[in-house]
Amino acid sequence: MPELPEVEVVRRGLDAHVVDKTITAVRVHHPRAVRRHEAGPADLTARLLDSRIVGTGRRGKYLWLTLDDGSALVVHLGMSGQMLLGPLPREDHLRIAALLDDGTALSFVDQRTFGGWMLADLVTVEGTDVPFPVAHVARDPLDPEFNRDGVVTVLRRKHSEIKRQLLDQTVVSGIGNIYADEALWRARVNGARLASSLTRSKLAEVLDAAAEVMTEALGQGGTSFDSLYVNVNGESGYFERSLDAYGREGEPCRRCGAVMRREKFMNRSSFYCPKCQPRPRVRRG
DNA sequence: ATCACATCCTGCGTGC
DNA sequence: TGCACGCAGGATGTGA
Repeated sequence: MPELPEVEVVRRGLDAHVVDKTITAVRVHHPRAVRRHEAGPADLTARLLDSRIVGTGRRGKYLWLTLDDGSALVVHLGMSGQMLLGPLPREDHLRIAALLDDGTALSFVDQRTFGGWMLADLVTVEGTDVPFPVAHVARDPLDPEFNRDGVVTVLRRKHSEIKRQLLDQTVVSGIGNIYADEALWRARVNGARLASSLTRSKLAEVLDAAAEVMTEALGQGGTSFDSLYVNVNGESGYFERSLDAYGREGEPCRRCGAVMRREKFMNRSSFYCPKCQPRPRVRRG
């Protein structure tokens, strides 16, 4: 499931291979993959044709290719999206294909079709240029201008559980269900705690832990749990072996040995150590 | 305004 | 054997 580290791995791969290439043909194979491009598939293909890719960018789980006309091709991988470079893949789930002037194909393959491509103009938000559809997304913990203490202030102000806020991309971006559980485990905080009940230093610890675990994952090429996530070179990540919380129900906590639990939260699974990360006494106090 | 939840989608694993 | 169902979850739209 691509979260920030996986998306960054894809961006780096694209940056190394597609910058200065020109798009010579585009075909949309599934309209759902371009549903966020409101002008429609024909507009997207027409505008991409003969565009030169001049750079890449990312914020949170969004990545984009900047084009020579000043616009950006925004990509969200959703749950299962892949950006593949090479020969045109013979794939049931090929959604969009672009040919580049060096003869390679840049393909978007996405089994569950939660992801997609769209074209958008850049806008300046707090001194940084991002595509319009990304303007509402907060800076991520690996952004050099990430303001950790500012995020702590936002977290404490809201009447909402800490995990819910970690997953809110308008508060802090790039964190999904897996890295949220990992960060909370490292900081010894139960995700059901109201953020307003935690000290500023504890919240800072949670955010630092999120940055750490994502940096480590990035160093190892991103996390992958099945064959759905493959990086730009078609290589799976392997960080899953390093996970301390996610997916470890019934296994001993690597810190204290207590049996790890799994609980439903926000219609998702949350994994935590009942001893290191005790549940709040009063729920939704 | 703020918060919470259903919804989208497909493949896989499980149980009857 | 085959079918039905639950589960995975990022982002968004809607309802409270």
